[in-house]
Amino acid sequence: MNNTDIRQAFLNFFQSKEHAIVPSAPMVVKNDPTLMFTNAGMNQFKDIFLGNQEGKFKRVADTQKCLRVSGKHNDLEEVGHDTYHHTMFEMLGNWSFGDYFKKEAIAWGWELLTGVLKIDKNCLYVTVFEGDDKEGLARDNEAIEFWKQHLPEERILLGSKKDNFWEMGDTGPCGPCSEIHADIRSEAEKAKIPGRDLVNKGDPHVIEIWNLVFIQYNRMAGGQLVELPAKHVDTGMGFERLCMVLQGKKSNYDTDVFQPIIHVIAQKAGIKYGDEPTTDIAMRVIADHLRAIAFAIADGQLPSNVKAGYVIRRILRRAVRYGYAFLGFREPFIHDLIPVLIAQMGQVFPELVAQKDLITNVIREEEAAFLRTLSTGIQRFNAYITPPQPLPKKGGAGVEIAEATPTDTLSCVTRHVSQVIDGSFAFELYDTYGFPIDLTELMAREIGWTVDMEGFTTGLAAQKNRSRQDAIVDTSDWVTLVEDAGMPEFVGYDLLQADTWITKYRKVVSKGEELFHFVFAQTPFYAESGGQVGDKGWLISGDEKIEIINTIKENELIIHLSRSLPSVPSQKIIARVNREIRTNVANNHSATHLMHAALRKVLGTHVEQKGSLVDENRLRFDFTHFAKLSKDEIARVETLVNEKIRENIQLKEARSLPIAQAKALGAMALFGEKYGDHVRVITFDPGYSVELCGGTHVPATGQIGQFKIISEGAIAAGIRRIEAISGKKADEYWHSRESLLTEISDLLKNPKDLLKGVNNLLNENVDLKKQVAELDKLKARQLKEEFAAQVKHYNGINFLTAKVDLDAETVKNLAHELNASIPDLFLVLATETDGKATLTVMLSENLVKERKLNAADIIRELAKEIQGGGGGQPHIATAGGKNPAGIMAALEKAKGFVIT
RNA sequence: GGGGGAUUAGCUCAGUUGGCUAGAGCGUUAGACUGGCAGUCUAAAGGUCAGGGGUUCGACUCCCCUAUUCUCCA
Repeated sequence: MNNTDIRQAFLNFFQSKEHAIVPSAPMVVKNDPTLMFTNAGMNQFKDIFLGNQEGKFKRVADTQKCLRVSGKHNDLEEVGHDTYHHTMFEMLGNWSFGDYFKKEAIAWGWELLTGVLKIDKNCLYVTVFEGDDKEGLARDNEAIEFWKQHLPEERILLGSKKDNFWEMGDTGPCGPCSEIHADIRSEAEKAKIPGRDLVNKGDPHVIEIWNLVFIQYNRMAGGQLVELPAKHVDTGMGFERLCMVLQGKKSNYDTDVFQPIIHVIAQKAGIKYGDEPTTDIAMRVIADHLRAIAFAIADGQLPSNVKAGYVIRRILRRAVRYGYAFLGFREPFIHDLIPVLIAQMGQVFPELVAQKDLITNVIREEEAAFLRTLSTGIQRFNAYITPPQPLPKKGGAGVEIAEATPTDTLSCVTRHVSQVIDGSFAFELYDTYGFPIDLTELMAREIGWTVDMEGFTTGLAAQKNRSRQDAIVDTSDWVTLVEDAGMPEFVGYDLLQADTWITKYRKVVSKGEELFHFVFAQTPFYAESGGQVGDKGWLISGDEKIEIINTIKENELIIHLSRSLPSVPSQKIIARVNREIRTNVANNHSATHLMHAALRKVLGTHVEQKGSLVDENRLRFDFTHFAKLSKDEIARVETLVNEKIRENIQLKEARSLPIAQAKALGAMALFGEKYGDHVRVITFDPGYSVELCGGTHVPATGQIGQFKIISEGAIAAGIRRIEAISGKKADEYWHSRESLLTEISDLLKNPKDLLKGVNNLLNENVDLKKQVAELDKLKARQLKEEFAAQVKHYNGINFLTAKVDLDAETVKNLAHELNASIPDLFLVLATETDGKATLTVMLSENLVKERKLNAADIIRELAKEIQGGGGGQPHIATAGGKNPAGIMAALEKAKGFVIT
């Protein structure tokens, strides 16, 4: 059976058991502060388990794209070294929401594996929760009884709370679970050690393939468990592992899920898979990571240097690193694997096909960027291991002593003998320059050096500690004022003010700042989402008016942020949104829709939204497009948007439209966005802009006033960013441009043709510059002649002192020019500005060499006369002082250095 | 969100306890050589040293702030 058939068999089986087959949720999670990526099949049903939401179906099954790289399940550094862990994997799952329970879950699980997929019953073991005295939980005898109907008792094993009791978090729904394990060892091995002794012992060939969770308790904040009225089933089966078992392989990577990819990698590297453990690991790492990165990008998560984007970047870099270190790749290579990945998975996951170009370009660009980072690191590494060259003679006495001192020689030798890369240097390479520590080790080993790993680890620990200290957020428990309030109702599409009450609140302390989170029974406040910022406004409780500084979402819960708490939290309140801010935000949001449509009209329908930020000042829009927008294209977009504004198109809002109907209207949906069955559709002219959107909009486009693009640029390969303004901000923009123009025109005495006026000015300027340069030359010649006449000759030295009235830069230039025209020059120039005196001493090179004169020494002596200090180089030095009266004395004193 | 680094000519980058009239390579322009092209040689133009403030006789260099960007951690 190939992998496509296996996946389909699972879905068909549960469909036959009256399950609704739902699509995979995006891998990238939004609106859940505890989670960056989907890490289990149940994530998209979290609100149902938490009781926040009713499920639409009682029975559901799907295959879910999952990514496990951060947080509790952090396998990243292990992936590739073993044969069954992955970053990105598919989780096959079936769910019952208050419908069937243990009996059916167990029976169907067994029927699918042994009846439909024909796995040898004798290879399978199951585990059951053994109970826990501390929790007062009994053994899951129910499950045992059901299992006994399918397999002999000696293959039903008991497991501890750690392995067989599943909890979502510190609080919330939980319950015992039953795992199905498969023993895929050879008959000879099975004869030596019975499989039951290896279950949950880390043997790569006796592995868990399916976990059936029976959710029957709710863990309260105090730690006690309460029986749930509605019991649920939540199962998850690792698709790649199932393929391994069914295809009779010993490694997930030997299945047809990975082999085609590994084959291409091996071909490109010119190394056979199976030749050597290190190169095998590298190929597995690349094959695994390729999938994770490609799916993440398809779901709209681009590599970046923060948060989820940074996790993706790190995965990609790990793949590049392995390819670089073990397979000899020196050029971007991962993006070349996209076609084979698409051939593999494109049919099941059409988002890969649709975004092929973007995925390829983004990966290529990231690879190239990282290879540059590596080459910088290699340079720094080489500079570090190369002993410093002996210093050329500097003229100081210190050098001679150093050359003769045995200790110095010794230290030089020590450095070579010790051959240790300092831990702090290795950490600096890693931390500041992004150079991976394992590459530092590898390169050190190649030249017979070692790395002080202890020092490196110390540095890393200190860094982690700093970050952790900073990120500490102390969240208190919710204080519930109204029990069973359910989800708050959002009324902000129609109202900006509502009479309501606080259902619960809590205190959150972060970095010494104390904030309060409120949940209202109903609220006009829009919570930050879909790129639109959260509403600001006020909570009015009796005589108190408390400022709401932001509104955010946790999953579907709308939370209002404030710096203080009303004195009587339980009384009725008025929730009032700041109207002015909301209006500006709505202007920008509707303008974004108009611009999105305009971009597709002007540039083509390949334009897809990749990110959006809308606040009261501006709008920012990232979209797919492969070239810089020309001035003309920008102008056309602006013109089109402004035309649509003037048409004053009425907003058509459909609050709850079946998604199929919305798509039929041509509504633009985003990859990586999770939509329910019913969606909100925002239309400005059915023939122009139809989008799925939860944000707040203008009643008619005329309110936007006007629209202006402020900047356009690239943010990643194939992604452009536009920033624009609308309404009042656009007014302000044009006003400032106009006043600039008026000022320029005023400066030029309001010429008839301003452009011509500026051109004339520029041409005139060029001519005048030429004339000035000529005059300067002439003046310099005259000045030099003048000074030459004043030169006094002592002992073969041309001695010249003068007080001049010039700025510092000109004095320096004059000194250099005189030096160039008068040989054997000893020059002292003095100036006086703002009650301060400045001296400059210039000596010809040959005077410095032959007569051992030093301008820096001389100037220090002269500076005493003007009560100041200074210094410089042997041939030119400057000094400043606060006593201009001493200038003449200083010039007189200079003679003393020539007449000896 | 926190730490570290970077920002110098159109591009890629040097600039070593603060003092060399800020340099190199590529590119640009002009001239010469060549029958033409490719090219070679010579010369020139091109810099608010990211922006602002401070310390100093003197700041590309040291300190502070801001912006942009890279990188590590959370």
